Amino acid sequence: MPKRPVSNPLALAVLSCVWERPMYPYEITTTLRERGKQDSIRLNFGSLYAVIRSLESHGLIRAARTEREGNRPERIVYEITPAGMTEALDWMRDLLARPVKEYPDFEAGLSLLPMLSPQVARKCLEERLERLDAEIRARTELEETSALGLPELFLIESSYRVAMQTAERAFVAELLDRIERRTFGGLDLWEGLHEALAAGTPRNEIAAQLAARLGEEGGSTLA
Amino acid sequence: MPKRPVSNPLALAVLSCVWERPMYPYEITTTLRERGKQDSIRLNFGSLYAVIRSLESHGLIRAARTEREGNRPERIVYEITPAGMTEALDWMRDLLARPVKEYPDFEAGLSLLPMLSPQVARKCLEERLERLDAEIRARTELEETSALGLPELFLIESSYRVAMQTAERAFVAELLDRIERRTFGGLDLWEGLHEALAAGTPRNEIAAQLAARLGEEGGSTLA
DNA sequence: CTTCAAATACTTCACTCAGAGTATTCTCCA
DNA sequence: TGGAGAATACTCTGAGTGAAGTATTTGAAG
Repeated sequence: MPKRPVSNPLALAVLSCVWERPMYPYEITTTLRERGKQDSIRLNFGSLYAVIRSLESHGLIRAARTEREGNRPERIVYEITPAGMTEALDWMRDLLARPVKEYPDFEAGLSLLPMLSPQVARKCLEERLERLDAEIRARTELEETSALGLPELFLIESSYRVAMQTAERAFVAELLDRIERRTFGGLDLWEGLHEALAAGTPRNEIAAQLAARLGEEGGSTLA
Repeated sequence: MPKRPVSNPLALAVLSCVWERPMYPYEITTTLRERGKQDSIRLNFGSLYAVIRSLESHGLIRAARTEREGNRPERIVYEITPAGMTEALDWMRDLLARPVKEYPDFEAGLSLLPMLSPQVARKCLEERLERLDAEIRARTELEETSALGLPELFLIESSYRVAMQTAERAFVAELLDRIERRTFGGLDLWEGLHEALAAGTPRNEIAAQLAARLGEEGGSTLA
């Protein structure tokens, strides 16, 4: 996969702005913020100016003119180039058409779940459930009162976020339920592990027991 | 929120390894890979060595001893410190209990959806649907044949991934359906926009029309 | 009329990170 | 026995990234 010349999604947002009309960097920031893009695309000054430099050096945008207002720093107004338009369209198609592997924090946490005792894990998951509920509620209320009044087309990323949060909520709820009803595969082993740990059983003994219960492959799989 | 001394989740994975027993860096890599953690936690050498240096400088791990085998580079074997254990547990609780805002690529793409014409967008979303199906199918087949034979406890992060992919699939399918049946809010506007663009209507005129149809707030909201 | 916060418009810096590159040693097959 | 390739064990580099800092101007309150 031949990587993009500038890989930060913020660059695409910048391209989308200067496609509409030439803008200077700070104007791009405020435009993106007004439109709520900072909820979907990481936006901060450090990255913005780096990205603009990089876009320019790759010929995707170019300085159109400079302005000055009072004693403020000079503004450089950028415009999109034909190469920039091609790149932006191609990038958009890519983002929509190809799922890419991401690394959400929660997945990392789940993958190391055995580190925590079942009791502590349950407490944490219950807390997560509450927080997710609160977020979903806040978001849907906002959409219902429709303080924004925009057509769906301009709010679709927000619907996506809610859909994903709702799915995560369901996943966590089911997981908790399965632990409670003791139908979660490996629960005995998990509890045994932490009982041994609490009892001060030596690490290598625990690892050996675990390996035995897991079957053949030599490696201990504590976490 | 007082940030962690080392923020890369890879650091937590490293802590989980040296908690089990002292290890040297390369051994940590292979252990994590064996256990499939690289599917949930970004793992590469550049980060690994940086993270280990950082963990050491923050007193969360320390060099226990050095080894040498033949003419190979010397290995430094690291062990976890009490501070490291505290940090690891605290971090785990955090990961499980608190949802954090993430910035998936697809959300970025959706937030700039109006850039693409409805026809192109549909094509892309259809492609995504197919790819998602393929991924979900591959993953569930793998789980059914149970080539791994591990209890759920050690595969929970994979179930999570499937749950999220399935939810995304449903979202995309519904979106496509709504576009097809023309019940997607703003579809007329979206089509009109791209017809005007294709007809070569000047950018500022388009922006003005758009602003008019969107109501009061002055900013054009092309993308 | 003054002062103080907020907005404007960036710049700087220390850090992190991903990918590619390097160098040695082991293993296996012919 | 000789050479290809895999495995071992890192090092380097350049490109982000986020947080904080700088300097001016406008607006509102007192």
